[in-house]
Amino acid sequence: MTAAAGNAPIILTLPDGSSREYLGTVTAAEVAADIGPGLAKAALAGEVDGALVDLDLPITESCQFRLITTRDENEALELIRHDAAHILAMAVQELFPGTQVTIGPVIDDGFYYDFAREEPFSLEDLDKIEQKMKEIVKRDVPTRREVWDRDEAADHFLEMGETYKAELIRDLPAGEEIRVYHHGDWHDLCRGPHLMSSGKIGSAFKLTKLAGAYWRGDAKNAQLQRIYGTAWRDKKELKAYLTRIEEAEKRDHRKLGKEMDLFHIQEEAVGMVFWHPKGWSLYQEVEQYIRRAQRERGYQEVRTPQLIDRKLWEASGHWDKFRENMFTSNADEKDLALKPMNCPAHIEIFKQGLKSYRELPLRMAEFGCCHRYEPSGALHGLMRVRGFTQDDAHIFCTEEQILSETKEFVDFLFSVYRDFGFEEVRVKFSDRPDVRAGSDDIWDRAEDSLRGALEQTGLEFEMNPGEGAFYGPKLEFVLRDAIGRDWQCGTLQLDFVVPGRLGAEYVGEDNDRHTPVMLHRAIFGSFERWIGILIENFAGRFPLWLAPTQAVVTTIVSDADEYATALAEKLKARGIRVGLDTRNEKINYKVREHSHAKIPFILVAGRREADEGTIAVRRLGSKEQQVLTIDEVVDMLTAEATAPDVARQQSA
RNA sequence: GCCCUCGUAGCUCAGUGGUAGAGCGCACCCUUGGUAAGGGUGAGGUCGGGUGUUCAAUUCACCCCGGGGGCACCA
Repeated sequence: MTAAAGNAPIILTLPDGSSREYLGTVTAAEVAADIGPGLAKAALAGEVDGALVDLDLPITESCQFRLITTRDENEALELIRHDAAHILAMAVQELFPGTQVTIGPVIDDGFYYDFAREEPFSLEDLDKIEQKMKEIVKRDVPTRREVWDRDEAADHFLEMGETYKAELIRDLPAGEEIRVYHHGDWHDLCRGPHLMSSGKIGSAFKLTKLAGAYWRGDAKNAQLQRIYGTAWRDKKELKAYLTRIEEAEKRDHRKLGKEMDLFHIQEEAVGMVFWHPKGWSLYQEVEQYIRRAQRERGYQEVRTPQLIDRKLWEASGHWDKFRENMFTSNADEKDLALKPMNCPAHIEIFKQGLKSYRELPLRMAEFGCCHRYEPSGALHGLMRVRGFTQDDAHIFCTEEQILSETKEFVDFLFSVYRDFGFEEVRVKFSDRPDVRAGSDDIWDRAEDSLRGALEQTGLEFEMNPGEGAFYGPKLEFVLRDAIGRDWQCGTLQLDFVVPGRLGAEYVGEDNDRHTPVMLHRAIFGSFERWIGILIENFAGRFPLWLAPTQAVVTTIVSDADEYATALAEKLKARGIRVGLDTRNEKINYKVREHSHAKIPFILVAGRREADEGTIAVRRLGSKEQQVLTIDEVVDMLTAEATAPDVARQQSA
């Protein structure tokens, strides 16, 4: 439509299919007012062909049109948070003149704004800023939008001392309109849209944390001060959010790890885990499960050295591409490195003896203990450590076998995740990174075959550009836990580079020597991280087969001690991890204590049970008791404590 | 690694410029009690490490180590 079409009517098609006609231009606010005064008051913004617009932005062409109110959750939150970020910037500049504003986007659950200021903000400042924001909201400052000339805008912000804003303007795409939003006396460069006044965001917001953040996300740039906040449609939502955060903190694996006596980490071994008996029991259960599963799927388990000569890492390419992350040592005038990965060692095993194509695919697994020098700021409980054990394996195969091996692995991975209770899994495909080994030609082939194999599995996937390993493209498997958080665990990486660099070969059908393709793969990723995820997913209330202590037998009176001891022995003989508590304490006290310890079953013996040959069974999370005979309880516990894979085999 | 923040008993935490306190836990004694805390007594701390200021530092300042929240990193 051209500008001359001023006399042609504009037709707005509403979500219910009805339409409204206007002559000249119209604004979303006017449409709302036309429909009714209630809507005029409730409207936050308009939506024109799927894009949010200011209520007062003139609409000049026919379009699909919708009014946004607080009922439209996603859009309303987006608008409220965006405005909250602006009001935050406004408050900061009122309180701390000379502070530069940069960017302030909406994020999950809230917003942040990055500021440039010499002096750091303190937590007390955060309170002051929040108070000032409330004041600005109360003032209900009206919003005004202006479109500026690019150069004038850049000069203007530069004159104000807002060098970051000026830089942003300079870098905006040529066609982009330069918009400046005024909130009272204050103004900022912004794409919009915004609510019509500061009062519209309501009072359900809160500043949450203070952090450093690099300008444009690059550690080479200046570090800015970021203020995070959360904002919601009403107080009830805000409270629900804060409660949700508290609940997540309660299942923090570091807190539960201490409470449940599973593991600890201390100063003298930063980023490395001391597994306590209970944590190690859990670990062992997980390891034995995956060992059985791998054996079942045709993997051979191996074990390779921790400390390997620099020469091997040079040959594999790690010394060049990965040196910064490797722990090194030195002996016999040789440079040694703790292995950060197992692959070169597995290739060295592959190279022993002449291999035939008939031996492929050869699946070599190792619960390989690796060390990586992670930046101190990256460490996080079990989730990010410097010493960890992978459920690692390398599949040596031909190019033709990539497809079937990929399918087989994906099937394997999903079955394992299901056994641990994870049903929701996403797949990401990562292609060539900037720093890489191997020619573009090889990368083309590797990416094509891995993507092709993935497509054949029928799984949906998203692209993750530039995130591949230095030796090849990879698939990443991301699972969702019980409270909706995503964890990247499994991976499948295709490698056309390293086997060749280390001289791995097999004799083909044609009697020529060929370099095998290698698939690096892991399902848990690392045991440490996997167990951290399990702790948080189950909030420490593990399924019986994983629980470090599966049951405690305890007594009401000491006359039942002998009986309880005999039962505990019997359960132990059947492979149940059972505790015995004959302390001279009241039953209330013991039930409370073992419930807090998240023991799945408390088996209580009093005089009655001892006389009748029964036991009172109390399951964690239930107040009910069930009186069973000894045989019944032994059968029930052994059945429920059976690992899912073993149970499947037994019933087959 | 960078920014902010924290470090006191086994755990959770209070506190002070004059060498420290609670609850839980632990030990011992009394209590034998039927499903989420029975009572009493007692032990336990170089206040993360170092340097400085001070008559005097756990307290104030600076440095280091470690934890937490972010950023960057996650090959």
